[in-house]
Amino acid sequence: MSDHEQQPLPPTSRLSGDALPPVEQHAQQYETVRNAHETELIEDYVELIGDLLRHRGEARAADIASRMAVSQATVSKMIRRLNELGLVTSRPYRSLFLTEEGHKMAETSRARHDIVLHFLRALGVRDTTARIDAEGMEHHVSDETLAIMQRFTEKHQP
Amino acid sequence: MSDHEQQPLPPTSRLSGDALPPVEQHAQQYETVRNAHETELIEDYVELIGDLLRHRGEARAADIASRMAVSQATVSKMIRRLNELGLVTSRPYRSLFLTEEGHKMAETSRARHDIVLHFLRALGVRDTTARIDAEGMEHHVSDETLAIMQRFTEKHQP
DNA sequence: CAAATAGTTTAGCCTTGGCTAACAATTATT
DNA sequence: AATAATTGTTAGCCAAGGCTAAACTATTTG
Repeated sequence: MSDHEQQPLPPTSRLSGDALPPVEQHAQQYETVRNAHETELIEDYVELIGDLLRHRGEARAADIASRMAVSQATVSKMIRRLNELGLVTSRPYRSLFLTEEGHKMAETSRARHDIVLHFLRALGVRDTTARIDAEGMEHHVSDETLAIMQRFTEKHQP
Repeated sequence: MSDHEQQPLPPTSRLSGDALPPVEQHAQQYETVRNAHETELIEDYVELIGDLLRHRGEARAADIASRMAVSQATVSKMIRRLNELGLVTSRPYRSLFLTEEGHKMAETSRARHDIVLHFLRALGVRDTTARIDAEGMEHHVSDETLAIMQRFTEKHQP
């Protein structure tokens, strides 16, 4: 027998930290994180490809490899996946391009990324740190929080 | 040839979003995220075990499984890893306990988690959302940002 | 106390996302 | 044009973190 939510918490439980959330809610937190992890890498690739296309006019596998600090083989394998998912089109030794759907994903991802990054800067975080944190955080920020971050940034940085 | 940082950006690059960071910095962002992912799950387990011990007095594999929404087999395997890492002690069919080191990790993790959670609430995020976002974000927030979040929370919520 | 229920472990499978090494194709240089 | 350098692909390896099914242990209950 375990995890009887109905029994009152022992007195020690208020010494520090919040109470444990009910099991279902707690479980949902972890599930949300696991789901985010599944899409995270895909979104990172697509977002980076979008950025490269926008800033450089082309997105080569080699650029992705060096910017992600990952081997070319890894990138090659990943591109095959992105292809199968219908997010990019690729011809060997040519620049990658995003499909309609890939483009949409890149835009959404970049928008989210920008909001988090600008929010952190508005909060007072140094640029380099803000960039690192934003990269990690962006996939875990809900729309609700995102909206609040955006409002905050607008108010605190004219 | 690709990724010549020295050539001036084409005019289109200022249409939206920030400029691309230099390759080394960009690479470091992704590396930091990858490293975070490696420790993330470990920390989540250890933190949860700490919470269960604190709030319930014991931490059983079954509780962890239901709170993480994961099979008992997965938990069992993970506990073996935590054991090898010297973070928990376990005897079959008995509650888990944290080692000295595990306890330290749990505390650090919980502290970070709390700061992020309270910060989000102070920002105006609803409790349920804040909990979900905090769970995902906590492993990607640098000490610098954490400190800023804490100051913010103190100021905005006495 | 025997049987049922709950908790735990083990074995074996799968997918992801890394890697290196070897090879192929393209592009650049001499 | 030949060679060198860069870029890309493929094959095959590994660890992590899920899963189910089956077996075993402990606890609760009839």
